[in-house]
Amino acid sequence: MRMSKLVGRRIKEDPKDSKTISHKYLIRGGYVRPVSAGIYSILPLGKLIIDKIEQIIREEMASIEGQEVLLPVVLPADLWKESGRYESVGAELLRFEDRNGKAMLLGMTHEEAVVHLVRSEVSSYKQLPVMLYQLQTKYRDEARPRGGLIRAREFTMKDAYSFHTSQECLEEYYMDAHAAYERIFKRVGMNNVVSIEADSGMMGGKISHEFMAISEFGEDTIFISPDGSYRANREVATSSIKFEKSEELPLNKVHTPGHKTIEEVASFLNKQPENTGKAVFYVDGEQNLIFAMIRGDFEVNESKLQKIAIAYELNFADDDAIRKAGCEPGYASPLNIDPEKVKIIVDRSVAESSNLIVGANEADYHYENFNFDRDMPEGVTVADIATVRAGDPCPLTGEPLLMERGIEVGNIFQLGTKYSEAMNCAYLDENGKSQIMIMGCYGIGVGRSMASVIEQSYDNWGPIWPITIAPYHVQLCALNRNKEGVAEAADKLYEEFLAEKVEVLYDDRGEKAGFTFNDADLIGIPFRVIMSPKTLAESKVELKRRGERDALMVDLDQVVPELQKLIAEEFNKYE
RNA sequence: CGGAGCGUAGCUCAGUCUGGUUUAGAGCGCUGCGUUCGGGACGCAGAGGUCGGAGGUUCGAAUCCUCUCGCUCCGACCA
Repeated sequence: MRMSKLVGRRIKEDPKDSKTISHKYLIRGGYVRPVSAGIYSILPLGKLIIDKIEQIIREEMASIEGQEVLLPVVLPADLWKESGRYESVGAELLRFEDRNGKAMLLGMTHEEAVVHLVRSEVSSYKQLPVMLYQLQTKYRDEARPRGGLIRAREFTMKDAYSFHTSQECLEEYYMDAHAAYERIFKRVGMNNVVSIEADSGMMGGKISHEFMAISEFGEDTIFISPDGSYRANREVATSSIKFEKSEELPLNKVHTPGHKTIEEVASFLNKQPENTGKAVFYVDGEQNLIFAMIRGDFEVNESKLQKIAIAYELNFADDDAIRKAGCEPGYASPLNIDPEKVKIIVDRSVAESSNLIVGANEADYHYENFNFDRDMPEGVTVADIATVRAGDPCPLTGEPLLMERGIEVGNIFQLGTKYSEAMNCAYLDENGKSQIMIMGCYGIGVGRSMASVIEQSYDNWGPIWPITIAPYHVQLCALNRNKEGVAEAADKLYEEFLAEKVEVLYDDRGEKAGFTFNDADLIGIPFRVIMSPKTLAESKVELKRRGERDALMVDLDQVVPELQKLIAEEFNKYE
């Protein structure tokens, strides 16, 4: 490709308001352009990278016997009503009507569509297991897109769905898919991706893993043990923290005028936050009040609480709702509370500690020496609803947990029969008996992966693309092309590259050296060949790697074979 | 969906508070000519704008008021 014709200009200044490295460089390098909030056009350089990522994914899906399909983007609402998700998924599902007034939607994930296909095409155990996947545009009407391609509304996703006759078969395949994912991220050039235990959210099912590209701009918080054996999303992470009981002291009501927060009460009574119990009120989707009780030095983990409370939705309760249940905001207490009116869930940090300071359910009063076993009314649930903190002991090793940020680039789920049962996706077994299929699903964000590679591979001048997904392998720069036969020699070398099928981007614009090099850095191609009157006088060219300052002088007639060798070596690093 | 900010040339922005020397500007980018030529050169000449949109106030609105649309950031949410 000749750069004089390449669409997608490089931009000298950072786009305003962009925070993440990948967002800046994807815009500045001419890879993508914003069209609307969270909606992007992919330009030629970006498309080449995307295609290469997709090709790697296709090869690895083939290695686990995936069959590529293409399901519709626009789906009838009826299909999603079958699974129940038309109602259960929120506003991020874009719903609309067609000209006949029929309810339609834009697919944000394709369990329903693939089940629709499989239930009519697959009817025998002999056809199972089977996996179908696609690379397709998804649309999610995100409340707040951010970070360029890291959270877009329209994006390309590889989504795969497997169907099995048994849980064992699913689990075995799940491990194969997990291994394929590790190969994909390695080959794509993300050098720091970890798979972690995750919450399955709206997808349903029990076991799921997220593949996290470690990055300071990641939206998720994850906890990892120092030896790497334990890795979990904050939403589900647990710790083996121990609580100590001491001799129970008598309950004592104290006057605490105006002191509502944990910090205020603790310092007023000369105690630490860990000597207090904190009450947090939530309402679920049906406006039922939930009273969560946790030790003052912990935060409630809403993902855990949501699961334990079996609530579709959780919001902080307002003061009116709290008063209606007979509680005093700021001084709420597990004592004197009616378990009939409120669902009480107590974290084990409270149940296993002694002599805590808790509210008295009366303005300006607290109790000292609350002891769960002695003082708590009947009918409460004790569970782990705490958010793990950096340094808390790992549940496996007991070592202090490390906290990292990560970008979720992939996600795999053991779905079970959630969709196949609701949508009657069945097959006949050996005995001619109808059985429900067991499903798994496996996603990768393609554009997000491209952005994540930049987050892990860049310098002050631009991205440094791994050879496996670089838009081209070689950039040929001709300096002073109007002098001493440079243009002719560079054109000739370019033709040689093309003839030898070397992927080359040819800067034939005749710009000044600085301009040329800065553009080349923003394009981030792994190898750079520089030709100028100086090098041509010796029948040589300069050969440089992106990100390195030192150049190698190579004879003009040796450039092509030398580069072919270097490119092959470079590819080997990613196998 | 809450909070904050911003919409003026392709991009980054000044001008808005205090309406009138502004005939709407600068830098970068773009076109032409010339000089330069190894890490974003320079001169000259150009093209490019309904100042996000609608309504209002006024002799006069990019500037003041009302409504509206869009974008960004923080939070909530998020397979």
